[in-house]
Amino acid sequence: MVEIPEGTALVDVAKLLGLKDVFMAEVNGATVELTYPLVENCEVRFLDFSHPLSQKAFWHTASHVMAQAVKRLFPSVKLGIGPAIENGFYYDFDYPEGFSPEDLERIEEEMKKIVEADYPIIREIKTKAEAREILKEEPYKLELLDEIPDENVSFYKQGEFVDLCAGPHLPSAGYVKHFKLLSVAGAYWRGDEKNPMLQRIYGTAFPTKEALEEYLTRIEEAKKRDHRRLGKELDLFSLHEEGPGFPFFHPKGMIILNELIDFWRKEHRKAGYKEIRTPLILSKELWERSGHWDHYKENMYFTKIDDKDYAVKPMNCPGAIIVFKEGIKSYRDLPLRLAELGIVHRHERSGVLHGLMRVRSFTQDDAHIFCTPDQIKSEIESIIKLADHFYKDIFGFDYSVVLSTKPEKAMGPEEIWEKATNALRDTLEELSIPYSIREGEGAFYGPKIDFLLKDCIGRTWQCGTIQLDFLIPEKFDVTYVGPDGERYRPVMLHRVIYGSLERFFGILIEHYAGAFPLWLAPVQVKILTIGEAHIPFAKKVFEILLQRNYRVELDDRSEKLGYKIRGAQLEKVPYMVIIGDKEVNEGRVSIRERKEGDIGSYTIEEFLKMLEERKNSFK
RNA sequence: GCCGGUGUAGCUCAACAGGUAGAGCGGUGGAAUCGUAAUCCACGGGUUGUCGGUUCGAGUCCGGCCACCGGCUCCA
Repeated sequence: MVEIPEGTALVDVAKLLGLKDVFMAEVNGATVELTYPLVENCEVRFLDFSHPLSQKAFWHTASHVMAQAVKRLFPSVKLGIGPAIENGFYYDFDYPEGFSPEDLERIEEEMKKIVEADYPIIREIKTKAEAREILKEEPYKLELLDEIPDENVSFYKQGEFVDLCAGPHLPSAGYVKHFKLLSVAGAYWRGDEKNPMLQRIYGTAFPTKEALEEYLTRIEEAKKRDHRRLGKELDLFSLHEEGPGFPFFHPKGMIILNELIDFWRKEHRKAGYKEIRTPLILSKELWERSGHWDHYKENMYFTKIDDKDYAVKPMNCPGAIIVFKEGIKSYRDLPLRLAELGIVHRHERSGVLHGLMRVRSFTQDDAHIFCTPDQIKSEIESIIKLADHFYKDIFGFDYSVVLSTKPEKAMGPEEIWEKATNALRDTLEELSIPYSIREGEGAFYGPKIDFLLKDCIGRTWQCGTIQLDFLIPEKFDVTYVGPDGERYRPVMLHRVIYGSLERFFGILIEHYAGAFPLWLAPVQVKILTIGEAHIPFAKKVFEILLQRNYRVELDDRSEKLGYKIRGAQLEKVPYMVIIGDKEVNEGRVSIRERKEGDIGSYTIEEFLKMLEERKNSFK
């Protein structure tokens, strides 16, 4: 209990209490800015930078400081929006000339002056009429203003700079001492490509120099585990001008892909799936019938065979339907789970390609589950469990779940969509899985549950998805015979776990920073000899490991041990076997583990056991 | 597709302000036979992304195209 005169600004209260690292506060449970005055008998909780609200206010204020600097240097710019985002902020400016990297430096210099001046940040409430007058030179702000329902709006003012803004903010510009502008990029006004393109400047800021530097080095570290860089360094795959968006997989990359596939097949067999394979190219009529022609043709590649039109498949579903329709299916056959490692091609716009994460040709670990309506929930549940087993147990990913609803260019009636969406939502609720909703992001034939994984710099990528489809079975008149001998319409679930093997591989490279667990490592064991005399024994060990089906290499070059170790270490080989006089004499092997270093000497049997256990642990 | 940036040897990067490309690593050959992250010496290797323009002369300046990078839009 502290007694402080009523009306003292919270920022001064914090000062009196000797609190630093304070940016926002909660007064009687409600979050407020530090400029708020103390009211009678209140309970105040100050929020330090670790609190998301503090960060938000901090970065938001930083964005205003930047906007002020930009306005000073480039008076002709029109302001867009300038929010706090994850790890920083941006501000959009209409400035057709575009900002150069040198401009960013100048803007940073100007920002320093603003921070130095430590302008107090003052919140002012204006009527809409007043606001319109203030913003008469800011067309984008006026557009935003028109959409605010309230009669009064808030402005934030620092020095000569005023911005329409809901806040919250820090008490003054001087808080934002340690900042860095990171990049410029084009961004459509309100995210719509029909609108003009604005110039977006990204930046970040922290309360201390150390925190800023730590963040910047973290970005640098993350870049080192970028899958494109590691893919090249570790000789896993390559990308070429000759086929933009069509990756080439090298022998070492293929080992990993094949391990992923082997594992996938085993798990799916256990989960009651049957595997099929359908053609890459199918007639155009098929795609017209499925709805892809109407809803997806911009993404498809077409070709002609003997004057007839064909399409390269962008999805595997029509193929699976054709297989299902072979012969009459009984209710006893359901749920029928047809899995397919299907290679699909999709035309992606040139600017969106991104290593293995976003390509034009990829392998989906697809499956189409044909079931009765009352089997939907249990099927979805088992897919979710299977996905969770892959992500969490095997690879150790954190992931988030999103429910995507009916898009604008959807086919089929509203009721069907509602029914399907409810089925997905109910299952998520019943399993009490936390999820968010993305309105209008569903597939054109049905709503979906998506599983999102993060790459090394925090971008999220959709991997798994479960899509509930009442429509395509209808289009193809798919039926099964019920217990009563009548024909019924099955429901179809489209689902993937890895999503795309290419993308999943990319994410795995970053997740493991290239140091793959033993079961995936392209080279699992490398045998290093010390001198020429040790080669015969090394070859024996090599042969034993090879016979046990390990991916083993022998480095018998006449190089120093340190040199060979360094090489193997850079290749991120999980185990090195070192063979010198001691090992040859004792008939044992000395083991160096990738992370642990020298772990001592073992008999070959002991080492094999160690490998076996490690392999089976997926670690 | 749009905005901005980048493109020199296999990789990482040099080449002042236009004056006909250079280093380290890797590779190859040789010497050294060595105990837990780089032994030494030698040798190869580039139509400077591509097409065109300016110029006596272009890696360097200008333009078109391609690819890549960061975003936007769009999606596994």
